[in-house]
Formats: sequence, structure tokens, C-alpha cells
Amino acid sequence: MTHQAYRDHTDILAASPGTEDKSGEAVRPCPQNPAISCSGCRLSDLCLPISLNKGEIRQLDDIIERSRPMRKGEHLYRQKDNFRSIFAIRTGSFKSYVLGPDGQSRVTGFYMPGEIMGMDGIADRHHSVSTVALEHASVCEIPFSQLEKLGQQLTNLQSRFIAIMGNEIVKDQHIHTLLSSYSAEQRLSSFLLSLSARYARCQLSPDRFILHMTRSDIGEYLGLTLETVSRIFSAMQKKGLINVRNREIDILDMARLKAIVGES
Amino acid sequence: MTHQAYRDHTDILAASPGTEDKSGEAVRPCPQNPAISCSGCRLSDLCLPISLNKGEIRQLDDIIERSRPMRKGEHLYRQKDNFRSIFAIRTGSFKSYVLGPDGQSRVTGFYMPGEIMGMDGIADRHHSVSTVALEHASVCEIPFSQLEKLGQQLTNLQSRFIAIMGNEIVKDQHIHTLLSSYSAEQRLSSFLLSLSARYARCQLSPDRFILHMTRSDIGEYLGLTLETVSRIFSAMQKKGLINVRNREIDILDMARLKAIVGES
DNA sequence: CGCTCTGTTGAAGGACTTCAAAACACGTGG
DNA sequence: CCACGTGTTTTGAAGTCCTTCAACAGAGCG
Repeated sequence: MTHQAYRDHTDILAASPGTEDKSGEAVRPCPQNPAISCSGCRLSDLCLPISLNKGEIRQLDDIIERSRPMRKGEHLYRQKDNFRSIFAIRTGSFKSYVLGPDGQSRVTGFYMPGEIMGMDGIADRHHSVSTVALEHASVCEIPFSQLEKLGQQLTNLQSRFIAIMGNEIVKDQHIHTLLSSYSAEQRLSSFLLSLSARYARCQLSPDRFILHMTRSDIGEYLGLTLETVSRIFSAMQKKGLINVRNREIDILDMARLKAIVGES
Repeated sequence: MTHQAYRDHTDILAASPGTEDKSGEAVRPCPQNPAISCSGCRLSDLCLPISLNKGEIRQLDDIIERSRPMRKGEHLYRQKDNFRSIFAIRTGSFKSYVLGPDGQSRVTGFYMPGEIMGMDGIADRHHSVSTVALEHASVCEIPFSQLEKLGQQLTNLQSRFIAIMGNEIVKDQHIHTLLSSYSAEQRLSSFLLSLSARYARCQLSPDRFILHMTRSDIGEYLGLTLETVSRIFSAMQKKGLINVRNREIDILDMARLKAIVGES
């Protein structure tokens, strides 16, 4: 394994990136360093604090509750829960999903460090989806009532938050067109490119990463069956576009991948 | 034609609902009554003013520009346009769409009276979709910078606007699950039920209405071909669920329609 | 009245699903 | 450390739902 350095991306985000361990869980130092703050967070230029000055960030810091690290499979909140807070991911990744009337789940999104979860509960004060950690993870909890209050004082914060919601709407529209008109191969190409770009945003390798979700999760998200996901991955590998080894993805030909979805 | 009274729903929204005309366009009085205001608008309990008191509504009124009526096919704004305002629909309906790299369009949404358009431009200050009138229509234009400013003064307005955005996100998630897991018949049932509920909100008949969009529009929106839309409509009619006569829809069995999409 | 856009319907084909079986990975406990 | 069991992934074969292609009918508008 020549690429051990990238084995677990969260290593890079953790407090002591030098420590490596094979299990990926036991030895790693707790990412919940009590000294963390928005101004010290390496994600601050992707997250809510963008465009805030130091004083403003300090005020935002004051209302943020940095909760305990979460284990894989642990829920952040569930469908129907009362809405109290939105959450910014510090480390790890999450999926959101809903349960259909027949009891089977439908994945509605994947979330990575620096991204905001919980906005599904703003409208009617109850969450409309459930959110679960796909790996060890940690989040910043931002009580919404306090965010609203602070937003009234800090114009920049208010605008920033509204922009984040606006961006969510644009992303949802993009997913809408993807689901309504893309082939299975286009959907998966687009999915991989999205992950790649988001890993790059976190200063992680854009062409070699781990899928923390199952094939079934991906299928539910993209409107495909898990078998189709698997088959398309295999076909892409055969074409020399990617290398798939279990959950490990190597993007070999980014340009051709982009061509598949129609991005020049 | 026993149902002439419902022939054109916009009649009911117009200033003088008593006037009837066969063309649906020539005789109707101009909906752009200069006397209109949020407080006088019959849609005020669906639109941005919800939960505002009279003084607050007056302030909102002051920043709203009531633009001229629009003709069918006229664009409100286009993809890539600078973002200046959001728009509340007074009368008529719109569709939003994007043009793919190959030049063919993908419908991303339909909008009805009381609903807000233009939030696709908030994030990066340029619109990500185009919006076009599906029939004669009129809108209230709300310059975004002024809305932001006013929102800083009026807490209720700020919350209301954020709630509208949150609601948009929830609706997009619902569409996501629809596109990723529903059959063609379920998609169309869900679509008709959505239109029905929204017409009811406008005090219009929930079980007899006009589709102002083409089969192709519906298909692009739901991820189906226009032929499939047509076929499923025919099949639903054969089953006694609906009556379709060109663009006129009668919902005959609401309960069974809901059962198709899994709503008890 | 005739043109064009829209909608319907049929027949054939294809992309993805479904069902099924086996291989593989991973965590647990011996 | 290995054996085992569960959950995940791969791959195949058959089937299905929807699409594509095509022709025609109807509606709307000059």
C-alpha cells in the first residue's frame, strides 16, 4: 500500500496529523481539542465565518457549542425531531436520509467538513430528514435562535447565512437536473467530481479518496440500485477513468470524467 | 361546458372576479390595479407578509415595485443575469429552467401565485436559472438589497424570509426523493396533488384546473419524456382517477391518487 | 384556412432493475 | 491469530419500465 498517507482523510484534519494508525480509530488523538475556535479552525474559510472580521468571529464563537465526537452510525438528529440548531461539520462525514412509507430509506445528501447541516428544520421547526455519521466525526452546534439574534447585530453574518441557504437551493436544483436527465454513468461521474471538488476544498487529495458511504447509499442518493452503482464503477475502471478498490477511489482521468457529464 | 366558471383560474384572482370572458384575456380588467398593496392583496397570507403586522407590511410595501403585467413566454430573468431582486407572483404562473450543454432545456420548477422566485440568484449574485411566464402574469419585485436592509429592522420579516428559503430546501429534498425512487405514475400523481394543493391555497378549485405547462415541460420537470406523461395521463383517465381534456384536469378520485404515492 | 406547435398512440429497443449466487471485507469472539 | 458470521460488493441472467422513433390527430393563431 503506497498511499497509506491518504488512507484516512480525517487524519489530515485531526489535531496531530503526524500520527498514523491502521485501525483509524484507537490511537488518533481526540479532534475535540478544547482550544478550538472558529478563528483557529482550518475550515473557517469555507464555513459560516467567511467574510467575518475577528471581532465578529469571536461573537460567533461564543454561541457555538462544540459537542462531543460522534461514532459511525450515530445520529445527529432524526426526522420529526424538534429543530434547535444547525450544525457545521468539523471532521468526518454524514448522510441525510428520509424513510419512505414502506420503511425503506432514501438518501438526500452527503455532508463533508465545512458544510452546514440542519437547515431542513428551519421552515417548520421540525427536522424533515435524519442525519447520521458515516465515520467518526465532530460538529459545531449553532443554536438557531442565538444565530438569529446575532445575525440581527452582525449584517455580515446574516448575509453569509442567507447566502449559504441560497447556495443549498442552487445545489438542489443541480441535483434535480441530474436526476431528471442524466444517465447512470453521468450521475456517477458527477458524483465523483463533486466529492473530488469538496475534498479539494478541505485541502485533501482530489484524485484519491475514500467513499465513506456504501454502494447502496450512493444508489439511493442518485436514484440507482446498488448493483448499477457497482457495475458502472467496474465499467469506469475498465475504461481507465478510475481505479476502484473497495471503497478507495483513484481518479485517473479527470478530464474524461468531466467530459462524460458535459463539462468541457 | 358546465365548468366555464373555472375555465381560467386567474379570473378568480383578478380584481373583478365577476367578469367572464371566453378568450380569458381580452376583457379581463388589468390586474395591475394601482391601488394594490400587500395589505390589500388576497395572497398576503401565503406570501412574504405572513406574520407581519400592519405597520410592518406598510414598510414592506414601500420597497416593492409592482411591475407591468407579463405576457406568456416573456422572461422575468435569465440564467447568468445579475441578481437584483426576488419576485412574488401576484397572478399567473411561471416555470424555471436551465439549458444543458447540448442546448436542451431542463425544467427546475413551476411557480404559482403567492410563491417566491429568484432565490436561485442569492448565493453568487447571478441567476442560475431562467424564469418565464406560462400565461399572462404579474409579479411584485422586491429589490434584494432593500429587503436585506429592512430585514435588519424587522425581525419578523427576516425570520419569515429565512423560513421561506428553508421551505424551499425542504421542497427540493422532496423532489429529490421523488425523482430518485418514484415510478412514472407516482411522479405524475404527486405532481397533480401538488398542483391541487397549491390551487387550493389560492382559493381555487383543487380538483379542476388547467395545466399551463406543456407535457414536455412536465416531463422535463419529472424526469420523464413527454410521451410517457401523455401515456400515464391516459392510463389514469382509463382507471377513473382523473379526466384529462387537453390541458384541463379533473381529479375524480383524490384518495386513490394519494394512495398511489403512498400518502395514506 | 393552413401552418405550426402540442398531444396521442403504437411498436421496437434499450437502460436499468430484479433476482440470485458467490466472493470479499470486517469486526467479534474463540 | 484464526475462524466465523454478518454486511457489503461483484457479477450474471432475465425481465420491465420507460424511451426512442414514427405517424397522425388536434388545438391555437396568424
